Amino acid sequence: MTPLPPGVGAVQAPSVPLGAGAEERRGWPATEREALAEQARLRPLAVLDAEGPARPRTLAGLDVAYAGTGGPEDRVAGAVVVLDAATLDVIEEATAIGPARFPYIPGLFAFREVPVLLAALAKLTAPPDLLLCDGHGLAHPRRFGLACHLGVLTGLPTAGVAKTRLIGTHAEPGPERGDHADLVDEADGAVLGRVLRTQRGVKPVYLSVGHRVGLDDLTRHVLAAAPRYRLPETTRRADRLCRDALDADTRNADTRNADTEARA
DNA sequence: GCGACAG
DNA sequence: ATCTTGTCGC
Repeated sequence: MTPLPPGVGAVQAPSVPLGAGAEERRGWPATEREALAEQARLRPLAVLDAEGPARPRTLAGLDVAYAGTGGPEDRVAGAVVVLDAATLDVIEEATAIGPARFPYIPGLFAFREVPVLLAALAKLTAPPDLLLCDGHGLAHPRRFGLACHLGVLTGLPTAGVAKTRLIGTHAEPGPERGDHADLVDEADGAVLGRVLRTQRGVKPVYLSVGHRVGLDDLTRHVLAAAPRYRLPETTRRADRLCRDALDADTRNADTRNADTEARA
């Protein structure tokens, strides 16, 4: 099974203690309908009405890079970078590589990225105070995006920081850094998240709650983590790291093939 | 039926 | 996400 990281699993009990075992017995979802069923099973376990964390000591950025073009057999590299929330200095990094276990389907994004991200998280020596995922949390067709999924499986506070919209409508945020607008579900008027301008004159980013976090606190932390660029340092560092990990893995594979070729 | 559609 | 050259701007 996928052992949760020393800190990630031990310090904070996962919200779904039997989940890992169940998945092991039943296998990772292989079809869209199975994935939808799994989402429905985990959805009620997400804590969406929390506040905080008020003063996280660390912020973690998570991201993945792919080798293929979206198929179920692509190689996937995941990375997690833990930063000091106050200085944004890197405290710890971890990566993991594996085959994609699911095709890319909008709304079922987590089934493609979660395995490798959990593997990377398991390598950390301590649980981060807040996980910032590349994608959405609540701002999802069934209110259970990647951030929610990762939050439920790890028990850690999580949130989504996406570069583009998946669902919801919103007014154009003001032009200044910090200006924001609600991301709303037209159907019922529910606030799904927040569209935040992190720098003057750049496209806004989409924030949404994942698990055990508040939107106001999240907004503060993301703004603090993005002192210079559009994307927070958590996302930028993780993006760089997983890409490097994928490239390194590709070079190793090429080298092995070349050796085999030479020996033949 | 016609778009929209995280990464 | 990934495939890709040059190009406009600080």
